[in-house]
Amino acid sequence: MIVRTRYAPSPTGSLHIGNVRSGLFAYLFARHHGGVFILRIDDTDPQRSSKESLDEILASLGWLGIEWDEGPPDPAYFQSKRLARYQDAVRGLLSAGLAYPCYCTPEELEAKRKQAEREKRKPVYDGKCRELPFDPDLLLPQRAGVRAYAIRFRTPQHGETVVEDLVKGRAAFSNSELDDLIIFRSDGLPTYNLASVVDDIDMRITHVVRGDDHLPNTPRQIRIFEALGSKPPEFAHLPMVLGMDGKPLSKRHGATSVVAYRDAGYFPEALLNYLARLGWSHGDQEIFSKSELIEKFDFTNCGKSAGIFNPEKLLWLNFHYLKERPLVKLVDELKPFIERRGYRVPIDDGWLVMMTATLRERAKTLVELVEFARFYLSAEIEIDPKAANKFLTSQVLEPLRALTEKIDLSPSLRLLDRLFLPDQRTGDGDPHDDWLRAVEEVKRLFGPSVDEPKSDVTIAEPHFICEHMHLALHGSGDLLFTDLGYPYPEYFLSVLHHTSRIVEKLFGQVLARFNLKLGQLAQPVRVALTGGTVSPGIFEVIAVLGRQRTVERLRAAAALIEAQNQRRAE
RNA sequence: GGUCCCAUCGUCUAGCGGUUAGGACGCCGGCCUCUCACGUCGGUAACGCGGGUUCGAUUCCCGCUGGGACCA
Repeated sequence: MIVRTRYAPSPTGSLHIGNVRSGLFAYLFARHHGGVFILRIDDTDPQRSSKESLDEILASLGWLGIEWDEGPPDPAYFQSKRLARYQDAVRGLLSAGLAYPCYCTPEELEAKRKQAEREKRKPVYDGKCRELPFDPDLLLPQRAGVRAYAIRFRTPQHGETVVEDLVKGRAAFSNSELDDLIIFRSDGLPTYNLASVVDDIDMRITHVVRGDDHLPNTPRQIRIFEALGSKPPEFAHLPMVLGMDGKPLSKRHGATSVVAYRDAGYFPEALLNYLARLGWSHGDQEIFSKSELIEKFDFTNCGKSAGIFNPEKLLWLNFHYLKERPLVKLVDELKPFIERRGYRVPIDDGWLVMMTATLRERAKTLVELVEFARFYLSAEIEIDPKAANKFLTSQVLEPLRALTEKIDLSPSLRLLDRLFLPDQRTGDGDPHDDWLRAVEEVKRLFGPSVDEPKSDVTIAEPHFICEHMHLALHGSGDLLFTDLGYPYPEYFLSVLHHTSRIVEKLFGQVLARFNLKLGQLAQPVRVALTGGTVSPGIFEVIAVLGRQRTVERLRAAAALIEAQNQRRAE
């Protein structure tokens, strides 16, 4: 027997994460068994269903990678398109005497229920219309108001109905507790219980996987399955997902929709992993790829109790996937977020790779990453006055100037500006001359060992940067991207690493001359370049920022200090 | 109110009669260090209560309590 599961969301709002988890589990179970996963749109309520909502559901599932084998856009998987089928089923039940019309008005039923409550009786349907004779060929209600009756299902009055649930185990319901539920409403629409069962039969669903809020309906549905001459499927009722306050997840809990997490810069892998681990486990393992989930998923390892959605842990998982992500892929995914934040996306992907490399262990989401990147991405920076006050002092003015000179005159940094920041004004002259001078500089800074490049170059060798510069220069951008086989993030990481080392040497010279410790210069430089006291390593920041902007910002900081001095002098 | 479901650190969970009750997130502290992070090492913290069953219960059974769902 081929496993067939379904997920049947209503297009009446955003697809939220508690809801989609049921879909995920149904999907995983089907895939695990090499079965078929069906998406069905439960849009019986035309008032509340919307196209936007449907689109969002499809987009959410697509983003998460929960692909369906049968479902939209095929109209056969929209309940609103299946009304005739539900009517047939009801007619069949009527003529078999398994259902009957009920003429009680909602007001009447409401009154009875209230009275029952007052008298401390069970507020179940009293079966008033149950034994009324009726014409089995009577017309079904067509639309509101025309026919003032509904159709009820005749539930057996004795015995018990047992649900053997794959997650919850055995639950027995005595039939006397199950009243005759309405399967077709007076407005001409089937109720959930009827439509769902008819669909499950037609779609040959073998395993009904859904939230445990449906468990109390299950015995009645089993009866409907039987009445329609069908063997009930297996059931797996999953516990609910609750918000941090222990209440069922709702809009009140802030971001709950799948798209909200997408837009907040989360990865689908993280959300999928998190959702799977909420209510299911595989020993002590926390990290699961989708294929691993498919391989390992089963209902016996599902918990029975409701789970509280923990945003912190999701964030941690997202961070995990952020760290693991191939840099080139990460950069591609980052671009829309850069744009949305209002920055121009830099031309050079290599530069973006370097930038991202310095930031990615400091951000937990793509949105956060872009937030941290603002001093790289915007032309102007805002200097935090408190930081300036503490670190941009007159004592550092001279060292700052010395460093500015060194950086400004560094041929290596000049060359790198030309290579990676083509949209900046990066000086005139023959690039080849720049390269020759850069090689000279690297030799000077790192010693003669650079004269002996080995054939099996490791990226840790200082002279490697010379080779890369050489390659980059002679082949222009094209050579790098084709000959080295772009994407080639290792190349850019190597450039970043070696440029940082050059900057470190320049720093070292200034520190020695002024007899300073690194921290005494690093913090002021950090404030000058980033506007604050928190950033990636200062050498890396300079390497990524490039010579031009570094020098500009250092000079601006020096000017700021001078202005302060002047004010003090007056 | 009736019926049904559920119950291990704050949270997600492992456990399936005998464990110093394990892991993960978070939190706290040490190390690393140019800041912040990353990393790393260590720490804090749980079997809801009461009866049984058993030589022995977190584990099995029954109550209670407390959550939740459905019924309108």
